[in-house]
Amino acid sequence: FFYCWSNKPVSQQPKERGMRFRYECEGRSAGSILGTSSTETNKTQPAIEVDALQLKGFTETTPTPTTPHCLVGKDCPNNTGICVVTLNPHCSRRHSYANLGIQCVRRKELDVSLEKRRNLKIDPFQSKKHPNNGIEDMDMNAVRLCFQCELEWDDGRKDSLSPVISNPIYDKKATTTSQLKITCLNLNRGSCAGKTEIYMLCDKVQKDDIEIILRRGSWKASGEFAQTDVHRQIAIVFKTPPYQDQNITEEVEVNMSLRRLSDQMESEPVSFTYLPHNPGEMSPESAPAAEQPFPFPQPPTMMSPDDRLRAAQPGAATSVEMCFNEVQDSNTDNDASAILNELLENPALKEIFSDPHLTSSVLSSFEQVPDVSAMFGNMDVNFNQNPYVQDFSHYSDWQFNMLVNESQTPQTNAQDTPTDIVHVKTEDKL
DNA sequence: CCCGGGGTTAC
DNA sequence: GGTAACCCCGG
Repeated sequence: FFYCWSNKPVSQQPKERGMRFRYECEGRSAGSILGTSSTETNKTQPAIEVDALQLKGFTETTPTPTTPHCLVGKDCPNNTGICVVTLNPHCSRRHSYANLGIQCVRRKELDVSLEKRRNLKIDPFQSKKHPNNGIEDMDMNAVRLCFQCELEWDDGRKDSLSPVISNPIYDKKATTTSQLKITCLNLNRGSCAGKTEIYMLCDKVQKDDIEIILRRGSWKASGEFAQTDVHRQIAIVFKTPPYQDQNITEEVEVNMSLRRLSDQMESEPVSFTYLPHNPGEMSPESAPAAEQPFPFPQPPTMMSPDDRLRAAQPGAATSVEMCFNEVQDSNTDNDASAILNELLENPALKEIFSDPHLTSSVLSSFEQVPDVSAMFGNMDVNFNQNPYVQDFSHYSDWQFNMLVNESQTPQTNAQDTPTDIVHVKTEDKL
């Protein structure tokens, strides 16, 4: 066996959404990538840790093609597009990246940028590049951070650690991946018979990639609308589905959210109330309009901020652990894991490896996320039947992350501290 | 002046 | 009609 130091899985993942990529021409700093656990009051940054004892060759990082975009900000030398820091492991083996921004390049500068980055040797996976369907359809709206670390020992010897790739970061301005948000409904109550026409204002959506979901408990139904009912990407006119129970005697509150088909991403829910049939009411078929029509000056029907607050569900996301790098071969996973686990538990070995005299520099750059453009047609087939194929380029990011989650090994988390917990979205029905 | 974020223009 | 690229308001 051959042991070496290794990058740990990304110690704090970058926040997936909420950051806007900036063009160079915007002439300004490009903002700051936050960590997943960042909050309004307590900002955190993406971080990497060089710490765990691992078996070299045990795992392999999933190759991803490089991106033309650049990292700018603290510790990013001009025109390099990468961030370089030097750590003294005696002080800290963990590094948080503050003030890192993403500066995007224009499509027509894509080639030039890639070439430039090749010359800077920031394509750690060059040897096993994705069979990318050409750079024409390269997804410019998502990147991953790539951490590369080089250890420098006292005697001058150097070791390169396997690159580690973060979760994707999505450009906030891109409609294909942005956070979904329901801004306002003209009505938030309607008959349990359904067919209530509702005007929803929302952040930009794609008309062919959006649905409206109503839920309560295990009940779920979709709002009815056609693509033509999506107005200029920011409003949807739809009809409510009937509630599961047509015999309710009291009002029933359900959650309504937007869901993107391509990545299953959902908005925060807002509440909608189903009303029981009035005694003596006409049949729902013949009386779909117990509700008011839509004359615009009609403030009371808009949702109040209170309603929105109540509708928001802070518990919707859960914490899970994940290590992102490594793991391609499901067969050797468990064996190797067991061995590694043993090693990690062995105090003597720990001692040996816990205090090397070395400095290490961590170099961070971007990798492009696997190609998301080609995913729909065949995703079910490929994804379900063969989760361990080597070519990840056909997977969307959420599929890709699921893959990694599925095949990750628990023991790499053995020594994790709470700071290693990353938040990822959980989907009810994947 | 910085920066988040909306708006506008060009394709 | 929709995105890419750029512009600029206002806190």
